[in-house]
Amino acid sequence: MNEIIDDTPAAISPSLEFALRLARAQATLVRRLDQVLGGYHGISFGDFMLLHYLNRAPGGRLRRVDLAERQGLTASGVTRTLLPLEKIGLVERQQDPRDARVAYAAITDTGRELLNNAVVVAEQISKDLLRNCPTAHFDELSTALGLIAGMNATNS
Amino acid sequence: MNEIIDDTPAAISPSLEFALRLARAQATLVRRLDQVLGGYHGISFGDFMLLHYLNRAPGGRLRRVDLAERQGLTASGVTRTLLPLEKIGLVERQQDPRDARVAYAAITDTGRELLNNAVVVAEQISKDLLRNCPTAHFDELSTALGLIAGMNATNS
DNA sequence: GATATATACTTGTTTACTCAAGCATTAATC
DNA sequence: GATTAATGCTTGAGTAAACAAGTATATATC
Repeated sequence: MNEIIDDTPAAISPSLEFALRLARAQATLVRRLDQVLGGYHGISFGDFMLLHYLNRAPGGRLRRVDLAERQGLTASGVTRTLLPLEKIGLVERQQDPRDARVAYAAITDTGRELLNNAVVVAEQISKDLLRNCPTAHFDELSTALGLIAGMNATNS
Repeated sequence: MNEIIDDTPAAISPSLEFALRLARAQATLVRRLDQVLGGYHGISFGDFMLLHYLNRAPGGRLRRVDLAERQGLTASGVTRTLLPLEKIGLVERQQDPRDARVAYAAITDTGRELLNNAVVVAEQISKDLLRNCPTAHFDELSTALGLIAGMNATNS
């Protein structure tokens, strides 16, 4: 009697497969955006996101803690990311008159200008990366990613 | 005449919004999986993915170049990631008799055993992270991520 | 079949992050 | 209102990655 040996590993769950693909998709996306944004504007995709979050926030500023949450970084990571951006004048430091602990990061006019140019490039690349994706339930997909990120009304 | 001043920044394109959410979702996902896998099995999510890709590959092994592609790392990143895994015996180095340049990374029995246990944990966490997501077009969403990652039949 | 080019991998150096610890300020508790 | 706890941020030390450069082997070209 011959035995049929199947050494194919057991298939993993759809959820885990999703997680693996998410990680891989993000890697290619960030690599591509880093490269292009770096080439054209001298900033990383992380810097770009940071400027975008500031720009979108009321008053063009956010506490470092809130930036960290949006960026998926630790507080110390934010401190260090901001240093060069402050140095080249894209972001400035602001105090809170009510609470001496907080140090806002605020986008400057220079920062806005650069951001507006960078957005054009970033949108092109994003669009290109998604060119093969079915557009049918795109917004649903986008919402799902927001949910995974723990996004809600208060931290858009 | 009163003017209504709208300093709300222009909305960004759906594609770019998608990219931003993808980055953020990945950050929370990796953080969570790193934490749990590290606690239970002493490996990072990156290590876990690496073992999984090896396990899934024919013969339980891959060239370092191919691992890099799957992991979204550079070749040097792979070399250094593998060192501790080889040291603790989860992965072993193999040669190619046909091509002396290539050094395969192959999963060991110990590695498989650890992976099988880690998969259970990783699946739980993934499932939990996706608990709020609409399940309607889940597979479509997963496929889309695969497309972004540049996945095709030859590099599953 | 010699020379040029490409591929697979490793190593030195730098950068960007984390974690742990610390300081300053505010809020809570008694 | 003094003490304890929590919050916001920074700094020192360690780590994981990238990039650039180098070695070794294989393939292509002439």
